[in-house]
Amino acid sequence: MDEKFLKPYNPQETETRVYEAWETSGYFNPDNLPEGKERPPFTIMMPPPNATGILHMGHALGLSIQDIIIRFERMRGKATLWLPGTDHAAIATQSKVEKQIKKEEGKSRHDLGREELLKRIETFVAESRATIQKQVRVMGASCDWSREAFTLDAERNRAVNTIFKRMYDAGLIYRGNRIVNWDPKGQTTISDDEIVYEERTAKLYTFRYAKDFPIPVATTRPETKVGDVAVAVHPDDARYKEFVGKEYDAVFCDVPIHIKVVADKEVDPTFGTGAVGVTPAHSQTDWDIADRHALSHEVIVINEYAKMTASGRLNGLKTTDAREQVVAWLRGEGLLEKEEDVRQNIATAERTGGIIEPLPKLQWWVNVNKEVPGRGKSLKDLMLEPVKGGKITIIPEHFEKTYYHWIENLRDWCISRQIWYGHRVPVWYKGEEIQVGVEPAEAGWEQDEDTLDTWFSSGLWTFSTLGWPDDTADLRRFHPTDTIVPAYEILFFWIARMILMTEFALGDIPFKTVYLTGIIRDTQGRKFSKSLGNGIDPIDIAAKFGADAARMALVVGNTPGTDMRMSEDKIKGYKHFANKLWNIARFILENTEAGGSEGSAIPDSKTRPNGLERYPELLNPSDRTHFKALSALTTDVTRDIEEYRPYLAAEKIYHYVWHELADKILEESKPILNGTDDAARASRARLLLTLLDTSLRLLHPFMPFVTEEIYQSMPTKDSDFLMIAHWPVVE
RNA sequence: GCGCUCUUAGCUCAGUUGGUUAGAGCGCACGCUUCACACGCGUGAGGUCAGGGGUUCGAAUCCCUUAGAGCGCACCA
Repeated sequence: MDEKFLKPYNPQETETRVYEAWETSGYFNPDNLPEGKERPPFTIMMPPPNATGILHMGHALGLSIQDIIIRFERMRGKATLWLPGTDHAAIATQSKVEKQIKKEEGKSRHDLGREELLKRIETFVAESRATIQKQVRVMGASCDWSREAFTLDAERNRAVNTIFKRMYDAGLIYRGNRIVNWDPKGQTTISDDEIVYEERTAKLYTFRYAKDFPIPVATTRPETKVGDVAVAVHPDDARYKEFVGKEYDAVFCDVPIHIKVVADKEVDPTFGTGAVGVTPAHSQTDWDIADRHALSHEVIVINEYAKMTASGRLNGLKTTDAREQVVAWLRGEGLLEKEEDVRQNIATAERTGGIIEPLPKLQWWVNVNKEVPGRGKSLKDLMLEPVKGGKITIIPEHFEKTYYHWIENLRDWCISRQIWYGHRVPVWYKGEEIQVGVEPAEAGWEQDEDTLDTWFSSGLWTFSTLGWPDDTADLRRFHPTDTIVPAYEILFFWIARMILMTEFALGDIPFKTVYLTGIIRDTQGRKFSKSLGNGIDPIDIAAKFGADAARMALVVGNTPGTDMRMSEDKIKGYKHFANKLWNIARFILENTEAGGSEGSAIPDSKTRPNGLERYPELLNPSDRTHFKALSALTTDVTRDIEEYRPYLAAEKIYHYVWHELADKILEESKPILNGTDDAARASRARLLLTLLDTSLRLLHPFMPFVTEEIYQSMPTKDSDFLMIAHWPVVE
């Protein structure tokens, strides 16, 4: 027996060494797997973590699930490709670096200029990516580093430009002046999905524009009223019917305004006074009302810095200060009729926390309702169909309903951003002329200043990573991919966009199965976050307990789509399990050594997994019962992994190894192995070796390090690594 | 407003298509330095499966309902 078994299991020392050996072997790359039988492809694209910092336990969970599936399929003889990468996370990354620079040097992005800022960001991203790559390795992820990708590298840029041009040519991308979600803090537009609503108490003011104005209006944003062009009431509202169609002039807080009364069915007659002051330039719904009644969109009173541009006393004030001014003015004029508290959802930017200011802007959009040429359907339909038709399965199933619900409410997607870090919009202008291209235009043309929403590029992830738009061997072999494992939080951001992009680019699905993980929370049920300081670095956990233990703690009992609280105690429990397995191996190896009292147990092909099935005479009847029991477990575990229940599979093997193999079988083996019945001893020795060998194989996807380390000392070893050893045969 | 989820042992959670005395980890109590392992072994306490109603030979599991918690989307004048 190897002397290493004389000491307790040491995950720190073992894990680094074993990972290096795996990586050196080249087996993470499907092209290097041993030849022999034909290997069907099996592909998972790693959700690229944001290159903004370090991985947290949520990432560790995703990596564990993916690695379990990949290792399982690799052992089953598939050509497994697990392609790793990182996401440039445009807004998140730029705002983080900007913040750093502001803090350390007191400079803004405009002080640095576009080129210098990008240089700084790239340096930061390079470091961040290196950290992430290290963390992914620490977790034991058996991904193919030779194919690693970045959402903002040259190959991905070509894919982005290509699809942009194709969508533009297909009339699905257009430039339009519409209300956008403007983030004054980040100085950029964001999409509807990047908004987070925060509930707050706000004041609802009821007032009149002027003494002789017939209709009182209620608003939470009095400062925008200098931009009003109309008052909208419900068509059936008897109170205001007589005023519909009439027009009034007033001077509101120094600003001359012209108000027309219109009837619109979107107005809720029961809210406030039942009359809405219409501010087309600063509210999406008002913009729509203005559209329906041919009202002007032109009156803009707030700028990109959330400051007032209206003339008079409000000019140059922040919107919040202007609000006070207007209220004071209303009071002074005796126009304020009522003030009350209301609960209100404030739109804030997910990344910067800035309060969204709706503004009209010229932006690039993806039209989700227009028919896609040659498909006879809109992008919306194309996103819906594969899920409804069962070509794509979402796990857990109930998220399919959430997905449908989201798509039904989907509006055009604003894809341009006024930040510098990202894929630059591949459009060039010369005067009135416009040119959309994959390659830069000739001299004399000016490229669009804006960049693209980060999800526009990550939407291409499953095929841009395989060489698209070229017709590569990888693309033909590995696409569509098999499974994707994101957190449920990015179902819309990412999963939906990948389906959209892949349907458009390839007329195909990006993946067959979506396994949504839940969120890992701290012991108090809070999300991990930097501001709370409750983050756990998977590297620290691995150093303390071993990555195997962390993986088990994350996986056991963790059902898809469900949040889970994580404590160090739980991880500690599985560190003990790794040591238990280690000691089981020591016992079995000690007692079955060649040349020992039961030399006839020297392993040959017959004792390898399931070999005993074909040679029943090598086991006595009672040992055969134990053998059969493990076969049943093999069947169970195999089905559980196949059907995406790793949380059950892990628990079953755990239970078997500790409470069946160790507690019962090893205990009852002691008198047999020390006894005088040679035949019984030989039979039991063969049994124990086989049970251990099979247990290691079943457990390997979950706890790859300790199982590999033991396997290297197993007399039943039949390949250079357990990683590529064959999965126990299911009868 | 539309939609989804959760409520099971002190804590965190499983329970796969309804089927024998409802499970795990941690924690707890008592006893063990037993020749694989104290990162351990043995024994044990602890649950009217949120409440009510129904379907069924049989329900933690399916249906209805009440209460509490959470989430998504929309609205938010």
